[in-house]
Amino acid sequence: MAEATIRDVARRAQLSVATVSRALNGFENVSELARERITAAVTELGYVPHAGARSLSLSRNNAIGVVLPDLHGEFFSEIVRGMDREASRRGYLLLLSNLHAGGAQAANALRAMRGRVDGLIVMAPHLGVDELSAALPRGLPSILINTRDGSGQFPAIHLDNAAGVRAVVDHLAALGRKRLVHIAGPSENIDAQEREVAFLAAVAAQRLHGRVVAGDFEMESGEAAIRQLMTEGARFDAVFAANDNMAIGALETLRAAGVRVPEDVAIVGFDDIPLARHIGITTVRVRIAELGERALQRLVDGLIEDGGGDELHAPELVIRATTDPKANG
Amino acid sequence: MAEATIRDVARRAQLSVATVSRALNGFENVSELARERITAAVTELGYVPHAGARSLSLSRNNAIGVVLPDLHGEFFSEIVRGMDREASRRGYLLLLSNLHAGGAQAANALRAMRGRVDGLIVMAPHLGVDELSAALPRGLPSILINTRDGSGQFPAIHLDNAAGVRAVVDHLAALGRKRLVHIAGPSENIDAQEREVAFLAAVAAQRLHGRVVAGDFEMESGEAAIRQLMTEGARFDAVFAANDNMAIGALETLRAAGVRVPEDVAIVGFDDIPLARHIGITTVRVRIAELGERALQRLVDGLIEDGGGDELHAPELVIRATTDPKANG
DNA sequence: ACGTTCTATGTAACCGGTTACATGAGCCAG
DNA sequence: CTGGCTCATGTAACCGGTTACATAGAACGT
Repeated sequence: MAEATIRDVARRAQLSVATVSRALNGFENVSELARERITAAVTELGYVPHAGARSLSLSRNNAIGVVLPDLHGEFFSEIVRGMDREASRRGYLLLLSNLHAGGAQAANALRAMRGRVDGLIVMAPHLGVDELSAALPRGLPSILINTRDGSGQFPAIHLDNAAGVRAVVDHLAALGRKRLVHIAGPSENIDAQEREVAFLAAVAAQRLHGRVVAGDFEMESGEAAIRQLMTEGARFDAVFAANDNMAIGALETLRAAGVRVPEDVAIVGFDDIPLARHIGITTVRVRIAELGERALQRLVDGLIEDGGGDELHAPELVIRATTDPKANG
Repeated sequence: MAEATIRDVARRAQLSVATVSRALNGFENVSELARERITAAVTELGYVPHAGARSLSLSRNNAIGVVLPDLHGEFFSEIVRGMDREASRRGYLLLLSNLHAGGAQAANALRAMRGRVDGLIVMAPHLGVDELSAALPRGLPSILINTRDGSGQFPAIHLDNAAGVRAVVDHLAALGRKRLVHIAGPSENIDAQEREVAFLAAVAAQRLHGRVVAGDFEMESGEAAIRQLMTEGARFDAVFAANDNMAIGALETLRAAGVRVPEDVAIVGFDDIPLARHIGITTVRVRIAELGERALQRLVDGLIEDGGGDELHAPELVIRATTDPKANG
């Protein structure tokens, strides 16, 4: 037995498909009698409308495509959660496609969205804007997240790394710290790049001494960075890691070496992962879920009035015990 | 300018839509000349096939619907990652729908999938099988994850909590531990329930002393549980927490009180979150991504040969420093 | 009584693909 | 030269909804 269609319902209710369609979509001009016969037929047949067919005839899918690169746990789940929250609020579904491979593979993934979704949220840090605009189906509204797009060709949302970094450096300067160390993230990561550049700029602006050491966003690289600095006998009174993981590694290594935090050395991270809160690390809170939420919001709103331009998503400094001895927990 | 359709391409290439369709789908019986004219027209018009229309006429979507409850970070991202990995391998997309609210809301979410996807992966711990089968569109292949379904009405995959717990208790017994404490998870959580029940059964089987204290999967509840036990002056030589978070809380609290781990008290968690590995906590590794991968696999394979029945996904004991003093880190 | 308006319903075209079947050209054997 | 075969191509129906337009019957005013 194949699935019941609207024509089956119409036949059973002894009405036309038009009337059935109108009844199911809550139009006014349907008699009470017809309505009853239709509801009866629907339940008897177990009829469920075919969303695909509906989309085709309405040219509207009530779905948003989400194209993400392979990204690590928390960021992924948080950004999707944010999108989902806003999507379900507005009655949209999310069509997910992870971009493992690059090149033609990526282009295909984007094309496969045509005719299934009303808009696209794309996060493709390793794709250039020219490649993107070549691969994106024409006329499919798209918004970019954390993707470099100087051209302003697409609406975009970025994390405002510079603002976050400035807040950190200003905070450290206000505490009287003079010699700052930045443990950078992986060099191919765009956020890591921006944080490093912003660090150097902010340090210069505050006329402090700044130094950058390499890291890779993993906890171990934070430990390694500190061990290296101590072996060198480097002097510093503050460490600003490009993410919380490395800040935790740095904290443990310093404490293990008998350095007092924050008295001798202040430590700041980035991201505000749950563990940072638990340990009490001063950090920059990135509301990732909000980023996703906002992207979906702008996209769906933009389906009506096309708003271009970039938007910066400001993070927020959270002061805890690794810079402020009075902070609790 | 509206989107180009296959008819536009046909007109431009001076051929019929049938020929264009055949050429685009790689049929043999298309002349070289036609093929060239079509490729030219396609690039000139920037034509991208309309996946929705294609699905309608093929009655095939190349998409799988994923319906999940609100679940916390790691579990969500891992399970989706696993599904996505397998999906993109097989050329499927994932249509995501989070089940925030229950009742009619949930039923609608399931219905909205009809005609968009070829199958459904459902994780709905708070929905009964009867509600589910009422809400699920008839004829849409579905597989259940971690959902109680005594009826065997749907194919299902469960995490084998009992096996994991038995491995833990056997391990502790082999180490000579006699008095075990289980810090349970939230009582409405099905995995937490199963772990608690299995703990009591395993302890009885090994003729050990077992006690259960309440927890809620958060780190703080692990700390609280231990504090309470110590206040009471309870005696125990092993703590088995229903997840790693609580195990970490327990570990910190015990160490802070000067109790030696593992010499005085052994500690075991569940899940194997990254932090557990870093700290060196003995735990039960749940390959969540594999669970998702397997669900998608079975679903897609089952689209051909309908295989019902339950499947248990076995976890694996990972022995680390909180039970074995010789284990490194 | 009649024309007008209103309302519920029906008919059929359309969304953008796929494909069964029809057609006509080219080729070869007899 | 003709019948039969192969093969590229075209025509039109179909997937399952929506909806512009047509229509019939009821209600209403004069």
